[in-house]
Amino acid sequence: MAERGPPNLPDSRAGLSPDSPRPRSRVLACVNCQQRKIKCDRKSPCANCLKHRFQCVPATQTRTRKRRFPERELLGRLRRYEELLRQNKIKFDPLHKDESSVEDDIAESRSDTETQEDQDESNGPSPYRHARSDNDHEPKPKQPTIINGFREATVKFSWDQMYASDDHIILGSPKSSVDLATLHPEPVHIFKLWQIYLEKINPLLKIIHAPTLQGRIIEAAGNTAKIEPRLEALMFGVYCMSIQTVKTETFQSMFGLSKDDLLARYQFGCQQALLNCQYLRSDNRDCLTALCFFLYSLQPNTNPRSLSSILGIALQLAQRMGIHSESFLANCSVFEAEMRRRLWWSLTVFDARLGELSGIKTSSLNPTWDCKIPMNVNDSDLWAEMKEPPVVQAGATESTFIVMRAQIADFVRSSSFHLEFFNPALKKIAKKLPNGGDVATFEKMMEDEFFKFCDEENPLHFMTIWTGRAHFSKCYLLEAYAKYIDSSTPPSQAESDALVAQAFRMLDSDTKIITSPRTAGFFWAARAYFPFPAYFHIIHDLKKRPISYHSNQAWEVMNANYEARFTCSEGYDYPLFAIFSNVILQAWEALEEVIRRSGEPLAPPKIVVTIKQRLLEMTPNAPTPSNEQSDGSLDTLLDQPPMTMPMPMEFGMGLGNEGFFSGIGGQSDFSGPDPRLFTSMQPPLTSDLNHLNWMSMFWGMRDGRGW
DNA sequence: GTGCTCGGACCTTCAAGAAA
DNA sequence: TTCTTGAAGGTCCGAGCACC
Repeated sequence: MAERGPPNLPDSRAGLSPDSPRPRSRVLACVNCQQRKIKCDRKSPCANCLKHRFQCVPATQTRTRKRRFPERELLGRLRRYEELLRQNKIKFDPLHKDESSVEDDIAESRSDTETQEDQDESNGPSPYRHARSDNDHEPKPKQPTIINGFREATVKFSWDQMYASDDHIILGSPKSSVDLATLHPEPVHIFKLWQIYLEKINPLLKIIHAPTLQGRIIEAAGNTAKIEPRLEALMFGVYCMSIQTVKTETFQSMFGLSKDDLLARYQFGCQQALLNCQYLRSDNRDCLTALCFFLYSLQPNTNPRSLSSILGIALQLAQRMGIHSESFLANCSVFEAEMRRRLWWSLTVFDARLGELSGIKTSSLNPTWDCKIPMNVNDSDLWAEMKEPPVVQAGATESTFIVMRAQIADFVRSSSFHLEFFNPALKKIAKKLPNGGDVATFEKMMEDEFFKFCDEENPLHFMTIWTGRAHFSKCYLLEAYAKYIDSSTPPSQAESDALVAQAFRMLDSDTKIITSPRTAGFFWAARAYFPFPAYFHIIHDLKKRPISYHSNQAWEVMNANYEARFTCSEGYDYPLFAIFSNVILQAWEALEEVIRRSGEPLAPPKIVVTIKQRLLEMTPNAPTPSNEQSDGSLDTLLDQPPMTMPMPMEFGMGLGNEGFFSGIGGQSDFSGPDPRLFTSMQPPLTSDLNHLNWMSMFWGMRDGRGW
């Protein structure tokens, strides 16, 4: 072989004097050149990709260096193999003589097996390895015995034999005529989608271990005909998730097909791959993660109630695997337990969100389980063979966002204001929160111990800080509603002002996230949280006090948020947009009425002008029930009292009952143009919380097609 | 002749242990 | 704390092959 010249690296030692500042990171050969094993000039795009008109995907250093194989693990492995030889009555010269405790050895060998298998998995399957049992990762009993293990395995095996194929009961039958390999994108697009996943999805979910999965994907991309089913399901899941984050207008040029077509193809692929790995009976984390991706990808185009039902199945699968329980997780390897915790928190937070969207009064976000909060560590601190948990970091890490999210969710699931709405009986078993679950105390703790380490210049940290603060504001509002819901004493003026300030902050935080170029990549997540509680609180306050010292600020804050959210929307759901708009217009009319009496001139704020304009544009063509019941004109629409407007059942159901905000900040002392609005919304409160249902729908309103 | 694949030599990086 | 070692990971040359 010819002598190789100096490596063509920008940070090549040859080109650096000892005093030269060390470059921050190596520029790696692009994915395409790496794969083809050819020289890459490391430009973007590189000469090879330019020449062949490939999409040049820069490689990232996400693979972490493996620890050296410690000797004790080698001995452990040897012990295991000796045990296997003994079990099979094969003569050999043992290194480990006479085992004193068979059970100890079995336990150890099981642990070693798990480690080894995890390692195998992290190394990536050579194109196709035997489909391993779905119970690979199943936590083992703490004191396993051969008999117990055998019985368990036998029973499971028997069930599997009796009911060979029943996975079609939810996702339909597998289509044997479809070759899944043909549904995969070109390798270069696989890497592009993976890159998008790493940049835009992974930081906010962290339910896969990127360094591990990257190796597996690179290997699988080379031969899509022979991908192990669970990895295949994961890969399709990654495609589905990544596609959602690409703007429709740029999609065609990037992938050559329409976004909808490609999404449908990959969702179908994911569905088929899930069927291939028997997802309903599988206890495998990859399989559950793929199902989770599949469900996330359905969210923008699926009725939340339908999605919530299917997510219920995923949660049931998760609980069967024991990923919600620390006693189960104690039997997993450190790595596996941590990945399972991340997955569980992701599922519960997703479930809670869908619950809000669909008005379901049960939530998996409750104190009945004890899964710990994910550790604040980087992915490089985790590896499959690790025996000891990593050191949890005090500062910001790659997991900052998911840890923040889990911290808040953990607080909420034990807080009385949350349980009051969802299941007051669970208050008895909720853990005691600092200072009685006071939101302000919790927020201060999070600011001191968490946010102060974040740097707003960093997109993930920016997202963490402002998502966190928006959630705190929502907690303040909920806390107040819980406090005053049965109280005959309304909140004081100061308390009312403080609540309005929280609503402002919630909208401000949301506006920051939506408009900041730093978080543009995270828009897919931000759009799922329309800050309706804030809008509704502000509007209610404006109806009561059309002219107050903060009314100008209220319109400004709403203007800014409305503009941020609706100028970047790809479409509107007409009935829900109409309802939202109507509520805004009612508040405006209240102010208009007061000003008109004083004879002063009044120019409508931009949000009002835009809404009227939009409604006018949408009404003639809108295929909604309103067209069937009215002439569809804007005047007719706006003349209708909001609660007589055609609307989905969920909206109607609480409105004839009780209004969520009744009882807060005084009674019906406002003088809006249409008293029917708030008279229908403000009957006296009772202890019946059904009125929360419709509020929970508003809670979930979001822009875009699904709100 | 051109272009592609991929084995494997060579190079860089960095964890881990030894030495100071 | 610094130095040394050596394994893991990254680069890309060039042999071998297919195709026109």
